[in-house]
Amino acid sequence: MAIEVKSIVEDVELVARRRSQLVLAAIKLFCREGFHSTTVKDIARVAGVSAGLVYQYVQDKQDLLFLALSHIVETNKQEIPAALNGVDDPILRLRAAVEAYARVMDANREAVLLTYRESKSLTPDYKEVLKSLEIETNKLISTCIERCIGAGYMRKSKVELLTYHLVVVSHAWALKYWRLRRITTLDEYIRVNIHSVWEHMLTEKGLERYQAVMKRPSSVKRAAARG
Amino acid sequence: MAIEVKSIVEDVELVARRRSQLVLAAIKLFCREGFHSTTVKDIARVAGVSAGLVYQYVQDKQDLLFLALSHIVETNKQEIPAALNGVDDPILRLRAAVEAYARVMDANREAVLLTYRESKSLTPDYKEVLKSLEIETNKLISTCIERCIGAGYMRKSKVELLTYHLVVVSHAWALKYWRLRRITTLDEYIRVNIHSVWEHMLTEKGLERYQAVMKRPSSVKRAAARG
DNA sequence: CTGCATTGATTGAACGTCCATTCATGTTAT
DNA sequence: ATAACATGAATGGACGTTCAATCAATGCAG
Repeated sequence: MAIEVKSIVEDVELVARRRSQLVLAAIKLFCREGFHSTTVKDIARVAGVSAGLVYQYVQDKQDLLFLALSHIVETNKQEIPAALNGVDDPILRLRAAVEAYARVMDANREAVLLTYRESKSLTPDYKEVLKSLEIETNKLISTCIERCIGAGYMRKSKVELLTYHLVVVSHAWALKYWRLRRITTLDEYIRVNIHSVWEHMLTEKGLERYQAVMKRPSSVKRAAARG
Repeated sequence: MAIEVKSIVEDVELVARRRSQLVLAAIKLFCREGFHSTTVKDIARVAGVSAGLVYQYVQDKQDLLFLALSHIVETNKQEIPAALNGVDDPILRLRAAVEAYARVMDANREAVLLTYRESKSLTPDYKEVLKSLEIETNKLISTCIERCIGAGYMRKSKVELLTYHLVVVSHAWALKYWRLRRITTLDEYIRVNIHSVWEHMLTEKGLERYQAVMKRPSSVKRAAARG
């Protein structure tokens, strides 16, 4: 995986700081205007630096897109584990994981849209990196599903396929927000469209366990944050 | 809705023919290269006309994008009703509708990707038209769901919400094809990820009816075509 | 402590390319 | 001959990228 964005400046800390400025500006503008309509000068201006400086920290405009998209995916990936802290029961963990995932997607709706819109504009190398990142993030949910199956709470099935089902329905909340917000709320959406997807895979044993364990009300809500 | 793409040439038939050439070329190129990386000259060349001629039939490059995207959505919309011909039972109709929808998305995967990628590049007016078209297409499925509820086969629920669930999971087959094709087939995907979404909304009466009526094997397959 | 030199970061004007759009001109059908 | 259709070279503006010049910080000699 020797895919690294090259920079002329050596100082590691400075590179990190500058890139952070640039990436935050880039995400803001790419979300608003799209990749192609955003100029490098715009990004530089919003980041508070000169146009020329950008090219000390990335090789070209594409690098900025890659840094922006991976920042988004990486951030999402880091939000999930926090929601699982202290949740031991397999079913509750799965529940917490998919709920956290959905809430992170809601908190970053613009960013979700951006990844769907602009991934295509990346070079194949960068695209592969992002795909790997997505698969890794999905593993956070897959693992929860596997534990449910292992405990006999859930019927055996293709775990990654079920995971993708959950993931894309969460994405859809962001992708179709323009319409969904007219007909439902996030809470209802999570209940009706997301939880139902895995709940109906529960075994009888799982269902009993679920109902028992759900009597203690979940404290896992509003655990989403901006990236 | 007085939103019409303007053309200098008057002859209605000629406009239709030329635009058809242009739109087919545009879709091909937009899918391959994206909207911004495709030049008007490219489109003209693939359509077999000169660059200047394009501007006799549309006002600018954006018009081509709008024509391309609406052609895609319009075509999809027309594929579904064909699959419903001669299917009377409400449950079988719904089943046929979602299956047809999914197969049309599969047959036009590139086009689905294109609409998600480039809708943002449209002017607000055009965006609204496309959104209306999407909602109209969804009604084809909504209507089937309503009939199932009306017949007591399906539990009452927010119909448009269920419809969106079915629609976005079908879109997801195209959007995530790069990964899904490694872990499943279209047939399995339809069975596991799409039908399951509405099947578990069936009432007991609906379930009985479903099982009874499914003994005669469905002939609705491979009804998908290119747009 | 001070003046000078070196290094690396930063600037922004300038460059060159690309591309949507136009228009003077050519062609065809009636 | 005229009007409608078609061509493709020319235009003009936009934007990614470069680079000569400037600035700041650090080191070093006297």
